[in-house]
Amino acid sequence: MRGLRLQDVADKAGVSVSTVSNVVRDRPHVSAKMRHKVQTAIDELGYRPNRVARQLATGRTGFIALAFMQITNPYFAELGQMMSRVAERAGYRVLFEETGASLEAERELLTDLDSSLVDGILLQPSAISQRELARTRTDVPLVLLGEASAPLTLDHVMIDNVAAAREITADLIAAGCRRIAFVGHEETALSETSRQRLLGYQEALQAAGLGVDPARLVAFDAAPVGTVPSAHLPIGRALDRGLDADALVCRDDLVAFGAIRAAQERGLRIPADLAITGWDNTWASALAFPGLTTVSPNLATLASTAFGLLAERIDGYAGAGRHVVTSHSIVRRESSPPPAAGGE
Amino acid sequence: MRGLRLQDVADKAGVSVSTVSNVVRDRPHVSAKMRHKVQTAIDELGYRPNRVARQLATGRTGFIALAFMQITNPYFAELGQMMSRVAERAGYRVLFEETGASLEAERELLTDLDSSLVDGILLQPSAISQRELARTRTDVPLVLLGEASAPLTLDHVMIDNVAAAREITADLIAAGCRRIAFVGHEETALSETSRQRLLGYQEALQAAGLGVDPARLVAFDAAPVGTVPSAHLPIGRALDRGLDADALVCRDDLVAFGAIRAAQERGLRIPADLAITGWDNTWASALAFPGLTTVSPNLATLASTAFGLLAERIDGYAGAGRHVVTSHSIVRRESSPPPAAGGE
DNA sequence: TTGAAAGCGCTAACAG
DNA sequence: CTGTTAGCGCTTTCAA
Repeated sequence: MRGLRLQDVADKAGVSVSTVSNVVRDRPHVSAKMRHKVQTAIDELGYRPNRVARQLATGRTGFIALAFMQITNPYFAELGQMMSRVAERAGYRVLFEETGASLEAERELLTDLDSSLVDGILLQPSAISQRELARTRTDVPLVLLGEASAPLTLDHVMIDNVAAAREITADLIAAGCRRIAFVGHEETALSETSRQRLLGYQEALQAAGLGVDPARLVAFDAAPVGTVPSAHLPIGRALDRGLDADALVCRDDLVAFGAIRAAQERGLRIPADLAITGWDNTWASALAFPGLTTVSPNLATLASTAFGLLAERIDGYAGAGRHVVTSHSIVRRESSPPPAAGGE
Repeated sequence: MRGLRLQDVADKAGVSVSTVSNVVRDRPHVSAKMRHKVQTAIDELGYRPNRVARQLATGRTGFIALAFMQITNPYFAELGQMMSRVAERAGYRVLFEETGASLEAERELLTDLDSSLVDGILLQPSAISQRELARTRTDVPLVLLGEASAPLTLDHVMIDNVAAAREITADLIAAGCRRIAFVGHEETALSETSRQRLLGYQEALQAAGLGVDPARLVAFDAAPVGTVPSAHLPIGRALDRGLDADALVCRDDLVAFGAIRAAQERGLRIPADLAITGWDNTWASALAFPGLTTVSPNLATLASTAFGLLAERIDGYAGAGRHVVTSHSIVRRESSPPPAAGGE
């Protein structure tokens, strides 16, 4: 089977390699007779085209890279799954690339991966600066995902984090919560993601005439990459120190799971004693008890939009960066009180 | 930057392409002087080798495929992460391939992917039969993962599912549980995985002189691929129908999470009223409340063993199939009573 | 419509 | 130790 070339098929069928090539690629201008003769030879020999040789000849690999912090975060697993499906329909394969949120890994990705290995890159940056991104060689098409601020020159797809944070916080207020804390933003280096979500949280409080109490901001640094997340420990400590809150707006679902655990360990009823919300709507938020109220990005739209932009770049589009905001919704489950519940 | 060839570097440095090639690949027998001259040219030009051309010339891609049901299952995400790290150290990249547990996808993988795209395949089969696997063309090196029975001709890495199931069940018995149910095996088509875990469960019960009551087997079909798992619904129904059990040995962690939710919805205390165990020890089992007692495969060993076997095959080993059993342990958390607890 | 031949960029014999 | 050259298997003009 190995080493079966276009030439072998051509010999067997008594035609030229280019005719066989045309048949293999299903191109027009091949007579039905030829096509049949060649197809027979292909079938009998069990010929399969060598993708690498084709890649070298065409200059395209049919691969795109999808780079993010880590695959064990269910949000990225779901994003990756969705992206693979979208890409597959267009004949692309997706290569997952973990950066571990490290600056070097993100840099390396942009320089090292260009080497004709992929036709384009989808990157959800977490460490690299906007300036460095802007300066990056435009060698290989690049589309950015997520809320990190992106240079105007690059394509970028995100959801409106500020609005979503505002909405989910407003929901809690409408349900009667008055002492709402924000949980899970970074302690040492605030990420752009956390910044935007904090902003929306603050806006919602102010719009309701509620003060923003710094004592209700529970920051901590996430567990090291590859480690089991353990958000329940710092949250537990905050509760033990007497955090004065009737609701927790968590930075993401993983933090929210930790919050649920910390609350339950302390015998707090959710949402009666403490409402909890998350962010991402991954599978686990439906399976948690109580079910987690959370921000749900429209992953299908996000993935197809991002892939679409990248495909256009690959096909030669060279215009200015396009910044697209895709939709989200709030999924209400049992971890937050129903809006109809009224005041305290 | 694009279209910068070995020849360009050679011209600039005033040497031949093969010398440049030798420098790029860091091969011996190049004088320090030459090396320096060439390296300077490489740096000034910003040359990067074209991986695809190298692939065509060497016949190796540096890719291996890792194929499994679905990436959103945290076990596979963690396995994939671990495998990527192991492979990276050996200079390989891992291509994730979702089969969705479909027979066609697994077949396609073995025929379609061989086309010089990857140097080898790691497959955790779920639908394809042992006979079909045995008959598969040995075109591209293949190593099987998981407990599906594998043909003797192929390499295979797994943990001892029967023993692990026996151990975790015996643990529950030692802690005083007497009415232990098994939860989450398939209703319509029992998988080999479930079969082995059921077997170990049964053996432990019999070894303790406890009868095996068919009424304590709670089977149901998993949610369709890509859907939110909802094991809590069928488990809830079983509880409502009066399932007579003081412990649930769950097929895997996802089922266990559903069991926790179903139990908590009904006000059952875990483990006092109902002990629950899982399988996989994914990150979520530490974050659940109560923390989940679960079987923990040694993922690092599993990944490096499987990769090692595959690398040997890629490097030409052509001997008989090797079947390796890697270690596991039981991680005890709060969802099961401590062994010291004694009788009821 | 079909065929011949020149690359795609790199590696690896072999010669010098 | 360095250079020359013939592939790797496919695509793609360009002639026929």
